Amino acid sequence: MPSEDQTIEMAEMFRLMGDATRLGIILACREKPVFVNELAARLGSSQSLISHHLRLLRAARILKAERHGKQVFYSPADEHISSMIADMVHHVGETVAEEADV
Amino acid sequence: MPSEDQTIEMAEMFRLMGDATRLGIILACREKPVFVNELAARLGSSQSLISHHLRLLRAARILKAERHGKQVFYSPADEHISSMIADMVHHVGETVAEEADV
DNA sequence: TGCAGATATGAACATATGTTCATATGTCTG
DNA sequence: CAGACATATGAACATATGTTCATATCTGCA
Repeated sequence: MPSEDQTIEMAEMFRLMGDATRLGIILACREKPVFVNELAARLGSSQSLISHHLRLLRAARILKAERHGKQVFYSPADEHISSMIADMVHHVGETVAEEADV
Repeated sequence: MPSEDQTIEMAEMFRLMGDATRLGIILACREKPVFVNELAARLGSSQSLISHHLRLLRAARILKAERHGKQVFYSPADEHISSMIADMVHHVGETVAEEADV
């Protein structure tokens, strides 16, 4: 059983992934790093909104930023994040498939 | 890449797990079913608050309810939920351990 | 240096959310 | 059936959150 502090920390991570725009950002840059304007374009959101969300994701060490020239590329902060997200996608995929059977 | 609908559905699940009280409830009943008043006692929250949260978790099919006499026991709705939570606990546990090393 | 591209930040606002208190509903037992 | 126990629900409220618009900061290049 996780400690109360760990529970709060987990909840905080879940909360951050619990917004469609933010989760979209995470999913969009998990294959290879993507820069801000492309994220905005892909998700059909404003650059400002994406930037605001990126700040939160960076602060929580869910994503990391890397500057190349004028552009800033974002990607999952570490392997744990990547694999956690992969797990989720996997599970949700399976659940959806099962429900479709019924 | 998950569809937009899948993304929204995933985000909704994460959002629900993204509250410390709710996550506490989920973690508390993942070994064996627990009834409402015991959840309230363990988490140090009011029965009303727990009930409100349980309704959301039930509606999202994260937890299921089973009545035994006067008490209603809650537990993870299915194996996917259980295993997803287990994964998370595992990942967070490892991450914390690593950070402690540094 | 000055301009244009790319990203970050701040203020403001409408809405969503978690919590509390009071009360209703349901269930067993005398 | 009455009463106690267990859970669910509703209204109300303070706070948090996502989004937009405007603007600031940073970077590379003429």
